[in-house]
Amino acid sequence: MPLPPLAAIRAFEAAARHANFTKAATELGMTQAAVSYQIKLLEDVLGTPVFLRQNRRVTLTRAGRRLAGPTTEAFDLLRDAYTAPDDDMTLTISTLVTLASNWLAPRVGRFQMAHPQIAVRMSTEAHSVDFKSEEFDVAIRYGDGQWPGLRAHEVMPVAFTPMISPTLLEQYGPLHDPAELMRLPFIDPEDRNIAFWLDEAGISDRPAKANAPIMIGAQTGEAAAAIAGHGVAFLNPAFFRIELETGRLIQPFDQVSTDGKSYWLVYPESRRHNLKIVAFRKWVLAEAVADQ
Amino acid sequence: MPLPPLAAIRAFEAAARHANFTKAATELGMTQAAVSYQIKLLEDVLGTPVFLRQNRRVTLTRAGRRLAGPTTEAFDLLRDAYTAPDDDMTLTISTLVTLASNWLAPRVGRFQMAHPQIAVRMSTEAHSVDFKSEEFDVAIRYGDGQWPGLRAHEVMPVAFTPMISPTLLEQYGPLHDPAELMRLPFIDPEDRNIAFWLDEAGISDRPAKANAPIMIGAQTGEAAAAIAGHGVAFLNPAFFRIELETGRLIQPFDQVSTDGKSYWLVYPESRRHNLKIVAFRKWVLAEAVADQ
DNA sequence: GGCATTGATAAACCTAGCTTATGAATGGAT
DNA sequence: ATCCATTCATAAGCTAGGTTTATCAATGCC
Repeated sequence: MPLPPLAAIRAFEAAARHANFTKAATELGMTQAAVSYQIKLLEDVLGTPVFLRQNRRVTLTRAGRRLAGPTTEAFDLLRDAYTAPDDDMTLTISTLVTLASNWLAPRVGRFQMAHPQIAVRMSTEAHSVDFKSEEFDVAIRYGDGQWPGLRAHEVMPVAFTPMISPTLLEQYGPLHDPAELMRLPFIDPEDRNIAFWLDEAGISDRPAKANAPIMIGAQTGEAAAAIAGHGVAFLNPAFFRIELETGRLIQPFDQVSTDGKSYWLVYPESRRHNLKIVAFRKWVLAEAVADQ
Repeated sequence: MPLPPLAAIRAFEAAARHANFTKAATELGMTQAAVSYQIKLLEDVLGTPVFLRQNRRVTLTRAGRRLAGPTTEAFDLLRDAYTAPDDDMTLTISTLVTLASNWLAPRVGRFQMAHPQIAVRMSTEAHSVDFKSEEFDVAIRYGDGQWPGLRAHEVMPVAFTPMISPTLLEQYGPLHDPAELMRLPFIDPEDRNIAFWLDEAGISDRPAKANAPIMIGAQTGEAAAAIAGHGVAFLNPAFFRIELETGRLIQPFDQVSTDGKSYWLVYPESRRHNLKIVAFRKWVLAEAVADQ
């Protein structure tokens, strides 16, 4: 046995509460005629009147009284549930491991300081998160910023420049010309970014590197290897500011190259007004700007 | 802050319960596309997804889980309230005093025997009850059966025939011809029904009765006066079967006249399928037939 | 006695919400 | 491995449900 039309039930609920069709209509943002119609419809469906029409006033019948209680209770539940502010103040971020460990993680504490009510849950994902099937508020992606259905904000370009340890620099003598770099071992010779940098530096003579890659993919690992003096790592200077400032890593050349791609903050277009997301977006972009 | 569209909430409730849009659609008697549309609409309104779309299955998001509980609870309340059998098993009858006291009251016990779950509340009203402003299930009315919006079943014609006590008959000698009736005192000479009977009997010579009416209107009172031997009362033989059978009243002539009107069982057209009303209608009409 | 207010009703209109049709993805059976 | 069944998404198009507008009847109130 199906429920009567919900519009009729809603009209009844308001009318019962006010004992007045006109006031109910005002509350519901419709006309008195519409309420009258809906109540009549409900009575037709139920097969029994729910209101007695007395002079300029309406009174619940017994059947009406029986229904009014549970109905109002039900709508109270719905109103409570659907009008409650979004109290889920957990911001879930899907990040790329490199950006997360070298840039975001050290800074995210400041975001929490600024927004103490927002808890942050960071998750580093190997694959590109699909907002439709996984529950993330925002993600950091690598690419060109074109993802249909998603809004993307550029956080920073994917940049890199050779870095070595002071020990290694001492060992191979001062580097004045980028070409001299080729004498040094590369930590991950197969790193595709290297070509971008060498191209931009105008180095065409590229003898194959003998050494097997020490670390693949994880920039943090490459950095550690570089610090240990194992060779040249092509790293994002924005990620290793501290190491550069403390001298644990040395950036021999000013030239910083990119592969044309960037890191992007992305989230579903439809959630662009979500408070948590707005707050995080503003914070991230400000951090990125301040970083340059 | 208004609720999201109720259709969307309902679709969500079913979908959340089944964790499956197709099953929800089946339950709601609509297509899967409609459920999909409503869920999407809800998510648009809320500004947050309520389901994660995973391969061939859907899962509630945190927001969805937060809403699903209260929503199902609310709909359970509504379903309980609106699909509960009409447990108001009190049949409220508005009757005319004459029919009530002389015919209905003595018989209504049998109705209750036949329908033990139905309580009967009879009320004798001076005015014709308005179903729109007063809470009655059925009424007995006097008239021609034409009341807009009401369904009317003829219970019995308004019939009358002269009745006297045995004492009075003895006193005035045997009555062979209706014209002889005019010698007797009439208990209520102003009773408008008398003319109908006399017309039908072909009596045109009608000397004015000297006696003031003893009782007006209440047939029971007239009957009591007649039994006491105070004169002729024009009464409905159906109402005084016992008195006639026991000889306390005598019906001198077979002729029974009517004023062209009847007693009718009436109730709102819209409630013609109500269980209580159907039961009572069947019973009353069967009683009336058995009575003839 | 006139006015303000309430609910009922008829007519006309419009869009919310449905169906139909189709596609994409994939889990499971053979 | 392949095919099929099943799931949800989406676009297009239609229809009736629900709304507004306009008006009436009734009556409580000043």
